[in-house]
Amino acid sequence: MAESKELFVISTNPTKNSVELAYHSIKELILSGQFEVGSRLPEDTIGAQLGVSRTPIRNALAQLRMEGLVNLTPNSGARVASFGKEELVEMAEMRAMLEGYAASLATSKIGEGKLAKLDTLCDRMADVVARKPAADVAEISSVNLEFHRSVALAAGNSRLLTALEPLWNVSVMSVRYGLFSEERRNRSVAHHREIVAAIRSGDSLLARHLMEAHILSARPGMREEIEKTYQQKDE
Amino acid sequence: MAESKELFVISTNPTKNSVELAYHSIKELILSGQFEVGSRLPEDTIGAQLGVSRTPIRNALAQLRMEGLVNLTPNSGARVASFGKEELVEMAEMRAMLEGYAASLATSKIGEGKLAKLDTLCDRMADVVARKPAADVAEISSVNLEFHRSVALAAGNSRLLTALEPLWNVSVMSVRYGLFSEERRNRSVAHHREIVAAIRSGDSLLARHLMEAHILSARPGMREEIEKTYQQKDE
DNA sequence: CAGACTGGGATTGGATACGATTTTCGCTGG
DNA sequence: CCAGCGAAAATCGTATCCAATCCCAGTCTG
Repeated sequence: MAESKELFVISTNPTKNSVELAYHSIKELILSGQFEVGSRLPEDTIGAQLGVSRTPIRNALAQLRMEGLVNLTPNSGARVASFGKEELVEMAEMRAMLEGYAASLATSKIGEGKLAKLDTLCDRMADVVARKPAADVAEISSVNLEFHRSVALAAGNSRLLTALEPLWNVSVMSVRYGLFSEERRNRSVAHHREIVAAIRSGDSLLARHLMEAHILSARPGMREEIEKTYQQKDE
Repeated sequence: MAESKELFVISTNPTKNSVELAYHSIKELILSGQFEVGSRLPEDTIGAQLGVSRTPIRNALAQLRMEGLVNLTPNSGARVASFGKEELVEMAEMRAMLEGYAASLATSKIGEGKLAKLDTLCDRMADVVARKPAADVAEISSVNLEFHRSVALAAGNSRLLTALEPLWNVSVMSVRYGLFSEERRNRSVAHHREIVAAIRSGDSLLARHLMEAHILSARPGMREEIEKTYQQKDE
């Protein structure tokens, strides 16, 4: 320990209050890998680094615990949660169900404005994927997540969002372990376009199954890739 | 304010710490209806009634907000959440998906011990339903919930539990608005028995669809019953 | 008389202080 | 050299204190 590592919080947080700040900052630091899996998260250290007291940190950690990003053992502190590959597969299956449901709900509730937004998100992702030099994994993951989040948002069911949020978080974390082939990335963009088309045409059943297939198709590859660099057991 | 209403917390909480105490107490008070829908939940009042300070109450309320039981508006306080019937139907559909998945997972993971426990839960519920005098709604709801929770537990997927917990809470709250017919209660017990049989026989697909049907079949009746005494709009 | 403004009271938001518990690390004895 | 033990350090749990915000009533003005 005794980390004097600088912490980089890139997001321009809409700092409403300290606990929101702490929540978003810690979440981002975990998701970006600056807090390694299993490492301790002492309240006052983080508080000092973020310039706030322990109180908001504590609340933020409690929130993150409920989202499954940290394990919180009494009187011992918070640690960044880790995940076994079995768990990751099961979470992908949950995502498939819930987001499929979201897609089917979205078909009847979405308006033209949000449809256009989905289109632009597809375009953006296509751009990022087509960019030859690097194809930054974090950027792809980010725009991909935004697409999925937008679909779920269009479903107009807040419970669905709160159920999906933890699953997305973990998916973002685990993406760092498995780089995806270019072919898979292109297929992903194509899937997104098909999903938007199904939603636009009002075909809720098709939208649902396309979304399910899209997410499940990412699962087995994930499984193999992760196996290499990752074996963890939590709790 | 100035409520000197006595609060009855029946559960013998395993009082590990104050925030757990506060969490379980407030949750139970909401679920049992002693805190009415929409009523305010001032931190220090509750803290005084529970014999703890504001700090644990704050944390408990934050937790309950994430579970959707209270709405928490900044600088204004917490109120017991309310639900529109549309929302309730959507939550039932989410439950159907997730618990169906849980049942299918449980088929391959469950052991004889837990199967026996499910049997006894079925028996207990049958007893309560068969008891002529009162057929206490709270008691039925409680043992019913315990059955569903046990199935989800047997799935061995902690994410599933955290996703389902908020849905169960709301279901418990809404059950107070619609008394169920005796015929429906008996059907419910029969469903449970069928589900256990399917799990025991290792038929995961059947278990899944039985569970889905069981939960969805409770949905439309809920819809009619609720309409009478309940119209709310939240946020 | 109606509408906008201001002041007080109540309630939450955040920080700090102190006690309790756990963890760690050095020490002693086998 | 290693295992067991004890004390100190680190960290968490809770209470209390002060500041910021919001709500509502009373008042003033057009």
